[in-house]
Amino acid sequence: MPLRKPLQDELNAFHAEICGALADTRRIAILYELAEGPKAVGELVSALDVPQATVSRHLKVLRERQMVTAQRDGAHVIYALADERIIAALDLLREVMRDILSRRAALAQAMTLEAS
Amino acid sequence: MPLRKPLQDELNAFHAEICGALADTRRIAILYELAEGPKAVGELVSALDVPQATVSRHLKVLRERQMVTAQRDGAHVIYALADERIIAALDLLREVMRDILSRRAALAQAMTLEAS
DNA sequence: TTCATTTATTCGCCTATCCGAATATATACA
DNA sequence: TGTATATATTCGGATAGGCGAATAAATGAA
Repeated sequence: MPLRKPLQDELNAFHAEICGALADTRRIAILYELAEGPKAVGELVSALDVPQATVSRHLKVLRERQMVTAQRDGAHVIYALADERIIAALDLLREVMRDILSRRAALAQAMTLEAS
Repeated sequence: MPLRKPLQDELNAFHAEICGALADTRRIAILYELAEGPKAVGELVSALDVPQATVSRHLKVLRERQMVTAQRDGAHVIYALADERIIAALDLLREVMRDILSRRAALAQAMTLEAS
């Protein structure tokens, strides 16, 4: 039985919010860094070579959507992935991406051949 | 061996583009509609109850990112999912979403009890 | 308390993206 | 050709989201 439409819309809106958190180059990099294990903000900053304020702002986005957890440890704050399935989903999309890229490469190849 | 950083950044940017296509309520609804099978634009319009121009614009975004395919059939254009794994990824994120929502519900519950 | 370190937030500015409305294009058929 | 149907695009305005720079807040140690 399908959901009532307004409810379905609301779920989709939340779903879009989750996806929106993934729709940024730096946040993707952060999530993959955290996939290796919990890290302090400073570690992320040096690993990604991005300004500290920028990393903090992105972490806030991920935190608000509960995709990462934050735990203070003295002067440091340790961030961790809240759910491994986020990485699983990203990996799945990376596979799709790879196929899209190889289709494009094949097309470029065909065009090159045709032109010669 | 890790990828060279600029290359990694470029991959992440593409990855973010793919995720960006998923970061919209209506596009999510469209993708789930197409998960049931190929559909013409008009069918999507009536299924989703969204203006035709809006559906077309969103389809364009999905088409450009090669997440759906379009095939003209007379006056109609039939759209289809380009890759089932897109739905798999969305489903995975929906599971994460469900857990986030239930954590929130539990928190709300706890706050209610404490207040009484 | 004062200073150093680590992290978070705020302020403009700029760009991207969404929408509704209107319009354009493509096809089928008389 | 002319008309109806199906789909796509464009325009202008509103909103969201990104960034750099500056600043604030939290903690630890002298």
